[in-house]
Amino acid sequence: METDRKSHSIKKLGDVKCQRVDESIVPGLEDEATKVEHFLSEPKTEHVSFDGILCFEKENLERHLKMEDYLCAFDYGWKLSSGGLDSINGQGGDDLKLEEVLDGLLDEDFLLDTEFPEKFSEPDCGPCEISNVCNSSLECSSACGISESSIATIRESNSKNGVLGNRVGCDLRNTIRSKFRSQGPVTDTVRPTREHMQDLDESDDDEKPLVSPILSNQKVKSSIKVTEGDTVLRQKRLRKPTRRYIEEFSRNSTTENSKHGKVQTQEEHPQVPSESQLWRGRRKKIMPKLVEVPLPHWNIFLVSVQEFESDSELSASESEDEDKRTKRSKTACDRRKHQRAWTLVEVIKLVDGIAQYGVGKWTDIKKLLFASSAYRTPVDLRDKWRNLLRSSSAQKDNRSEVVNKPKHPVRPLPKPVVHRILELATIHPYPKVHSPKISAVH
DNA sequence: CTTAGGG
DNA sequence: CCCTAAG
Repeated sequence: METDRKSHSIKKLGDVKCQRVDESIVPGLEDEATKVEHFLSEPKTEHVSFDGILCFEKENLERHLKMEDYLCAFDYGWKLSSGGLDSINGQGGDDLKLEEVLDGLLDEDFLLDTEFPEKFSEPDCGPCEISNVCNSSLECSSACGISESSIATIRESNSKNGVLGNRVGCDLRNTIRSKFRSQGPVTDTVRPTREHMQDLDESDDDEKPLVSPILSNQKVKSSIKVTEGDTVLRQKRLRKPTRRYIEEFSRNSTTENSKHGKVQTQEEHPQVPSESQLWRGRRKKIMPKLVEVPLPHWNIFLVSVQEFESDSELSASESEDEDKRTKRSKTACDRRKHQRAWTLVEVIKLVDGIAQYGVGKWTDIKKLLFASSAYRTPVDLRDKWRNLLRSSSAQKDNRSEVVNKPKHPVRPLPKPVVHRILELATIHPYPKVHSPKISAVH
């Protein structure tokens, strides 16, 4: 009995990304949920209670790692052999989409896997398994099967294991978790039905993120079901506007009035725009789509403010459905800006871009390689590069000197990537970042 | 507006 | 990531 379920689960975990969750595997869900939870959070003592599961945990982890390893290699090799990212971007459409999805897939793996970095360099993945994993992953990638099943699993895990949920790390996890908590005990029989899936797919279409649509969907659903707790939660998640914006805003609305060095009345300022508006305003500056004419700063600002006003009108209106919808999509777009973990693919893309265009051509790289990802401003790219340099050089140091990596479970980058980074670093020295460089100033 | 640099 | 100063 028990063993049956276990083996079933084992088998399933390997295929979880490629299968639609249906009735036949529901029995295994409980175990699996535990496992997923296990992946999501770092190993904890609580898991001892599931000692039966722990037995084959390693096995699964290895498998997991193998796939990841392969995917990295695959992605990397693929890009190289396809003539760099140029071709990818040039063709747009399919390739890009595939890349995005892959990106997402990697993202998950990247995030989920927290340790065992040494696995990376081990070439222990057998070809048969590889090709299997590869094919299925890719297939289901194009069919967006990843997000579906992953989401479904995560959902389940959350409704059952909500107890574990004070682990920080991924926005997605936190939000979903909290949402589920707010929905109360196990009474909700939320199961990944077709509707959910389609819903997710839809929102996945327009902006292709793996995270935000989930969040937004959760939000919508819970706001329908729960009316009280939701508002609280949502407000909790909203980020306060920055000082600058508030200042600008008050300057605009009150016609030159205040000079608060620090405006701390933000909390009750009725007109204080939420984070979403802030971001929209920001985005306008960065990638003006509607406004092509160069505008003075304050003018741009007025635009965003106006948008905000119309938005508030909307929320004031009674058609809650539509309001929620528009709001949802917009906030979903904007919210994700806040923190988005860099995926391996993105890193590689960035490195490639730098190799092509050189360090400092951030806008070029952004336009050409990150055109599809509205987040990732040129500044972000630069920041990331800065961090990459730092981390890669640090990694190099650690490799050569101290072999004990007891404290930092930080996922090191795949070898080839680090290599390229280091190469690029020596070619185009990023000003002021390279610390390990010996000051050869005599 | 874009980059660099600091927080 | 965010913010600001400087070309």
